[in-house]
Amino acid sequence: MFKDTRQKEVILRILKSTNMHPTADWVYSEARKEISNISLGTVYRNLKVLCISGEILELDICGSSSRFDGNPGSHYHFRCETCGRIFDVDEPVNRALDVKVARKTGFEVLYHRIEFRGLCTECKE
Amino acid sequence: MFKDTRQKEVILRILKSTNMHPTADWVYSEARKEISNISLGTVYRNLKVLCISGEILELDICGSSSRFDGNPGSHYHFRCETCGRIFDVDEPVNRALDVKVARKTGFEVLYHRIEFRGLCTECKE
DNA sequence: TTAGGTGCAAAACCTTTGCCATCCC
DNA sequence: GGGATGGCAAAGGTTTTGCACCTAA
Repeated sequence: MFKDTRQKEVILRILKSTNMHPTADWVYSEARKEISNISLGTVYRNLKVLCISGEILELDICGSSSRFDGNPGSHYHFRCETCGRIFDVDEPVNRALDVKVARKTGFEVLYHRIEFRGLCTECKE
Repeated sequence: MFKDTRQKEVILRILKSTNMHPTADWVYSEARKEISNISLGTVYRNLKVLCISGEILELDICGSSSRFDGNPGSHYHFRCETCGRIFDVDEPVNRALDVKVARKTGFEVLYHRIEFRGLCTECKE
């Protein structure tokens, strides 16, 4: 169904090569270094397709714009309230919590996301 | 510093009287029932001020638009992936997690947010 | 009196979409 | 060939902002 194109390959590679959870616009400017006339619409379309196929993750971290994560495995995030950067948190995902909440609410709980907030090493000084 | 106005009072009352975590636009349409010529800009400005003063909470639940919570106390949320509704989850906030992550990362962790995802009672049938 | 708030409308921003050319299978 | 994708630009939706006029303190 989905075809492989140079644009998609470049976008995926850019995303996999960083852990900075970039915005679509940042991906766009990086991609232009390789494909000078790639369009922003194409970046958005491919980011969407890559999310659907599970190769990347769209983060539910509000702020002005969506951010994407080249690492689609389940993990938690930390956001610095001063510089706005987002870091991965190496803490095991607590699946028992989902079960507990499911029991309590009667909902079907598939997964959860955690975002820690505070100040990163650089900003807390 | 912040003044009390009828607009702000109405917006806060609307938000406190529901647990549906509405968007700015929904608050706007409710507010118009009381102040027919209130402007959307005023709603946005007051929502921001109320967040700053801690009387309400802006949720970090992406989707097309921000959502607001009249209950600013720390609590978790559940979002139904089918109908999109957001529910409060009555589960104690785990402050020990913040300490653990702080120790592991070296960051100053102030708090965290959890969003559970799945299907609500109505949608899972 | 006056800093801060309001209404209105325009602007800013991010994201999506329509159209047609192009590419992949 | 034919459906999927790309580039471009225009449209769409949400949020912010400039400005002149009010209003709470």
